[in-house]
Formats: sequence, C-alpha cells, structure tokens
Amino acid sequence: MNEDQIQALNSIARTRLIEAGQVIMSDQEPATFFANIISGTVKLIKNTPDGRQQIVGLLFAPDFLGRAFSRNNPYFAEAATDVEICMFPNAAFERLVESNPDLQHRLFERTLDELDAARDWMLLLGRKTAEEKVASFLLLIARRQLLSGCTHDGLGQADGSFALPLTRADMADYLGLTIETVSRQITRLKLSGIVAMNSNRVMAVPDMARLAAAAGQTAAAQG
Amino acid sequence: MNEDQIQALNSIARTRLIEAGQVIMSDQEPATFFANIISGTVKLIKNTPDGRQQIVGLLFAPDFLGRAFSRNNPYFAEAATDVEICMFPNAAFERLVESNPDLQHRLFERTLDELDAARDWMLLLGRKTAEEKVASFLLLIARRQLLSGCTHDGLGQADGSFALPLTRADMADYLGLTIETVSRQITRLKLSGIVAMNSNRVMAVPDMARLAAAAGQTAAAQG
DNA sequence: CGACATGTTGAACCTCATCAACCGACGTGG
DNA sequence: CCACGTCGGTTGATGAGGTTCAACATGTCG
Repeated sequence: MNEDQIQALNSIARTRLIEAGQVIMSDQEPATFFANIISGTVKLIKNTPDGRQQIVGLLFAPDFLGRAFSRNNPYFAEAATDVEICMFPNAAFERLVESNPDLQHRLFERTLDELDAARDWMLLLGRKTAEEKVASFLLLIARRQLLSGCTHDGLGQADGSFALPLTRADMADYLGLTIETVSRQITRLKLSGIVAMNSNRVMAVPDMARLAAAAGQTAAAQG
Repeated sequence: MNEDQIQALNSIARTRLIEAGQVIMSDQEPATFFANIISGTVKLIKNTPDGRQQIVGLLFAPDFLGRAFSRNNPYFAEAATDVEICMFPNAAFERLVESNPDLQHRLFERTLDELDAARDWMLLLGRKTAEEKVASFLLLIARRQLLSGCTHDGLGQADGSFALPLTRADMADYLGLTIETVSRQITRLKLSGIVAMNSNRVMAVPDMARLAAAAGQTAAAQG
C-alpha cells in the first residue's frame, strides 16, 4: 500500500487488544467493522445445529478479518491467542475501498489466496489420514513461524523452535479429528523423531523435509 | 451487467463445447483464458502426489471459471457433464476488468461466494457423517436444479425430478468418501423414502424438509 | 491445598474403507 | 446376432482407522 492509502486507513482506524478465547465476530449479528490483524491468531469457526464444530480458517498478521461489502458474516471469529487488531468501521472502510481501486484489487487477491487455502484444506479434510492431517498442520505452522519473522510471543525463535498457536482441541476442530487422535498422532511424530516438543505448546522440527513427507507432500510442493 | 459490458465481453468471446470427462484446465500449465459456463457442470479437482483425489468445487451456469489475474491455476478443471463455455483470452479479459470497476466488483463478490461455499464444504468434510454428506449433496443439487430454472438436459423437470450431474465416483470425490459408501447411503435414503430414483441418475425429492434434516441442517438454514 | 483446564494414555466399539463378486447397459467385432 | 469387454452401479464380508468413554497426569490460579 502507498502512503496515501495508509494515511487514509489510519485516520479511521482504532486498535484493540483481545484476550484468547474471546469472540470477535458472531455469525448471528451482522459485522459492523473490518479489521487488520496486528499480532496473534484468529479462528474462523462454523457450527452444526447439534454442536459439532469446524475451524474453516486461521488468520495471522497481517491478514484481514471481516467482510468487504457487508453482507452478513456466516462464521464466528474467535481469538485463538491474545490478539491485537486494527479496526475500521464498515461504512468508512467501504467508502475508502470504493474510491480506491488499487486497494480493492489487493483485497481481491487476498480473497483468492484464502480461497486457495480453503480448497487445500478440503483436500486434507476429505482425503488425508490422521497422521497426515496433524503433520500438515504442524508443517503449516512451522513454515509460518520460522519464515515470516519472529513469533512475537517470546517463545522459541533462537533455537528454531516455536509456539503452537492452537490448543489440542482447536487443532482437532481444524483437522476434523478428536482431541485424543491429535494427541496420539503428535506422540507418534515425537517418537519417530520428526518433531520434538519442549513443552505442550513449543515445538521444533529438525528436518522439514521429513515433516513434509509425513504430511503427504512431495518435499517442495504446496502449503 | 449492463449493455456495454455485455457488448465488450461478447466482442472478445468464443464459445466452445466440451464433452463430459475432458480436461478444461490443468494445474500444470498456466491458465490462458477465463470463461463463463453456459450450460453443464464443471469439477474443480485437487490431487495428492499418490493419486488420491478431492473435488474442491463444482461450477454451474452461469459461474465463472478461471483465475482473474493470471497467477497459475492450482487445480484441474474437468467437465462433469457435457459443457458449453464462453471463453475469453486472459489478457483481453484482464484489460476489460481493469477498466471496469463494476465488473471487478462483481467478480469479487462471486469469489466471496465461492469462499463461503468452500468453507461450508469444509464443515461437511470434517464433521458430517456419510449419510449427512450424501444427503447434503443431494439437497444441494435438488435446490439448484429445481429453483434455478430447468435442467437443460431434457430429463426430469415436469414431475419435479431432476438429473444428477455427477457419477457415484465423482460424488465420492466431492464428499470425501468411497464409491461404495455413497451407493449404500443413497440406497438407505431410498429405503427410508427421503428420495426416489427413477434411474441411477434421475432423482425426485418428495419432501425437501426431510432431506434437509437428513443433511444435518435445521429446515431453513444454509446450503 | 483444591479446583479447573489442558493434555495423555488405554480399552472397547463403530463407522467407513477395502476387497470381491455381481448386475445391467452399451458398444464392438467376429 | 451374440459373445465379449468395459463402464457405472450395487451388494456383501471383513478389517482397520478413528471415535468414544474413562482414567490419569500436569500446570495454573484462587
């Protein structure tokens, strides 16, 4: 984004801190704002009427949260970790986007990326085994945390280890598994030496290629 | 779309007929065109290195097919039925979109809809039972075929029955199941009277609410 | 310390995948 | 014309991968 755009955005922005576990947007009420994630991890959640739950997306900094043109939002957004977001009132943001084709273009590309990510995940949910699912998730986080700078949470970094932003329960909801299965598969990956865990939430990956193989991908390929 | 837009589109368009089973776009080669589906059903497919397959999207008329701004296309597009499409060379189409914010806006909204659909399907893949999956698919098709006009294929219509655009194998790949499981679940739905089948590919739904219930949705709700 | 949340491990069960046989429709060629 | 292969679909028997239920461990906070 150029200077003008950033200026314009800042002039209507308001930052906010949200604790882990808090609901940011409900699927019941229409969204009133658009936001940019500064730090932390946000879960997008869908529920069945009888209470089953599926995480349909994870958002990290600097992802966007919210619906561009205010139809109502079909999922819950919940903070997985403590989250810092930068909020824009919906109406003001939309005006800005309307008058700024470049910004709209950026939003469009971000949305296409999200669509790709969602479809990758459909392959995982529909066709991968429990071990591949868990390995895929750990690989996703490992790449994210190690490549895109530090973790911002004071854990890991130096020795190449990093923090998992989700609890076992959240992982299960993201992978279409149960808590127990996630736990067992992590144990298996530890035993086989593919990952090492300093604690329940801090992990290290000695050999990314092995993890990628366990995730059912040929070394180089996709996310 | 307004008259000018349609004019502009038509001037660069070329229609084409594609037989069921033919590949329209490969994930290997970069996409060279953008297209509009006139009739028929297109599958978007993802594969694992070892040959497992997942359908990550279905496209019907009048959906768009292709990537707006020519990054390479990460999936296969294959004709599920005979398909009629209207093709635009990528470069020309992009120029048109660039100069036409309204059209871009439309594309954006379509993409958001696809994202919602993908995430709905993630819930299905991750958390629904085989019976719910099959019922959900049949419900999706039933609503689509019965609401949005006729079926264009000469089957069904009059008596409220309609054709299934997918084989059992395709349904399995769409639902994250095996052919056998799909077949058995359809049999179960027939036995319980929730659906009736005139032949393997032609179906009728006496009571949509019952089908919706079998799909694990409360009567009114989502797709 | 006790209460509660998060995570691990074990045993039993069940859903769905796998393997296999079979059916009907269709097209081809002897 | 009918044998033959193929393709899409159905049905059955069996078994494995994951769920479920339950107990236990660990960590944190009052």
